[in-house]
Amino acid sequence: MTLHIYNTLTRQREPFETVEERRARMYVCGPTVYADAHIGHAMSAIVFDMIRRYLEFIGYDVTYVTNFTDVDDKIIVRANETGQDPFQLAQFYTDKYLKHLSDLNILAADAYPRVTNEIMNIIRVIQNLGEADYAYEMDGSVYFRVEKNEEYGKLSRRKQEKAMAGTRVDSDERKENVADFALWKAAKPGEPSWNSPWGPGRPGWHIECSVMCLHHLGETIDIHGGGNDLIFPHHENEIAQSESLTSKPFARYWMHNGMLQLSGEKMSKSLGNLITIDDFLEQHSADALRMLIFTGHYRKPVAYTAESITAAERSVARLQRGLRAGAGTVSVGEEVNTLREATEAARGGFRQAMDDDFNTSAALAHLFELVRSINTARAAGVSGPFFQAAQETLRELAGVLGLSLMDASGAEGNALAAKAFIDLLVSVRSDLRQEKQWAMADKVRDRLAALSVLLEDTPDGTTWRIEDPS
RNA sequence: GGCGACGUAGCCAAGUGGUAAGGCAGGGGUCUGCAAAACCCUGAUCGCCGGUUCGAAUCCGGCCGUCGCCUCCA
Repeated sequence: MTLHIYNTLTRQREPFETVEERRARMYVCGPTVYADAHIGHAMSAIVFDMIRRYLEFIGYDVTYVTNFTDVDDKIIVRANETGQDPFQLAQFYTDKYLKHLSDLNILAADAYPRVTNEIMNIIRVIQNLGEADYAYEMDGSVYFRVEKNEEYGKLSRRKQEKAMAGTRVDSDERKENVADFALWKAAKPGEPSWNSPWGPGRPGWHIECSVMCLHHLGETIDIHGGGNDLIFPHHENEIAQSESLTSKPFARYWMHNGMLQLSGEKMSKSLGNLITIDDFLEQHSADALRMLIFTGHYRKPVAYTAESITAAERSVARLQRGLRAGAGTVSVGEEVNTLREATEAARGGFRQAMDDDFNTSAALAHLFELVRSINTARAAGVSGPFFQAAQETLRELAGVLGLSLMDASGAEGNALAAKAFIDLLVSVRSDLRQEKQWAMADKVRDRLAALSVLLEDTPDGTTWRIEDPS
């Protein structure tokens, strides 16, 4: 089976065929940097990171570009409110977002274009659209002439309706058609602006992505991604601009992730129901968020609740425990063969699931089955090359989903100031157990547990880990 | 109002014609000094109604409910 991808443009699952063989060009819409990003933004970044990782896993050379909108109404408004320079404000949140991407284990993009670095390209494209009669100027602003593009609406399946005129914020603008959207906005006093053939101004929102794609990835890209809230108007307008200009398909596959929901609604700044990435990472691991998202399908909404994130954390812990070392000496025999078969089955099943429009939920099911096989083998005393190969497969396939499976307790434990004291207590307790002083030994264990230090006695000694009580 | 998505066990969730993956939680066991971890066993006929079919969670129609877009938004 080959990879099939659901294409929003055709509303169908299609075999994945790139413009250039073995090479995939991806563009994913990034954030407007005017405030702290929330885990809804993170979901989109994580989903497309997974897609990128899988494409690389199956042999594609991926060129991945994601942008920053660093000049825009919201940034200007925010800067005015706080008395900051809008460029500094945007830079601050851009840097912060880049840090978040890294903290969330998202692979670096090949380019992170920003609007403010693309102004000349943007002006040139708008000029070209004007020459082709797709754009017109009005009081120093330039608008895209929607009527001129016959295919307008093909992505969102929306007819060119004028019915919504009354609800439009900009209905007082003297546009030819209310559906026309700004390519270039004339500067108002005090706003950041650049000189252009139409006077000082700045780019409209949609044109930047068209230009950046063209500039960094070419006239036809393979995958264009973003949240499904961008389908209209943003992506619809991108298509109109790009295809009017080049007469070529803009993107072969339009992919959209579902929304992360908090208390039954889309997490968003405007609704105020959000959890910032900062806040999330203080409480939970990046793996936990991935697990929560990949338990379902990327196109479906995900409900974020205390219960769902806790369940996700425990699921991650189960995968991690599959990586615990084998203690036995059995390296050949029936148990080993069973493990080998399970490893192959997991690898094949994982791939088949992912080939089906990135069915991460089914893919994860195969990882959990592999964990069970590893645990069974470990209990049977299996170790050696095939045991390691099974664990390596688990680690590799989890890695395709961007799950690090880092034993957080170990890493944290080593950095923990209390580590020496905990080790001491554990050591004392081991002595007590030697002398069968069960009451005292249990007291130590219970008291540590109350402090979120959980002990496990194994044949090889006692281990401990930090885990918040649920 | 227009366009679109969804409704599967206590919770999350996969599954697009042939009698329901996986995870979390729960119950019963094995192991353990006791626990923990691990392993084994244990649960749903798929929102409701009607239709197509030898056969439907899966196709069609209606109803109810939830969510998204139509304005900035990952």
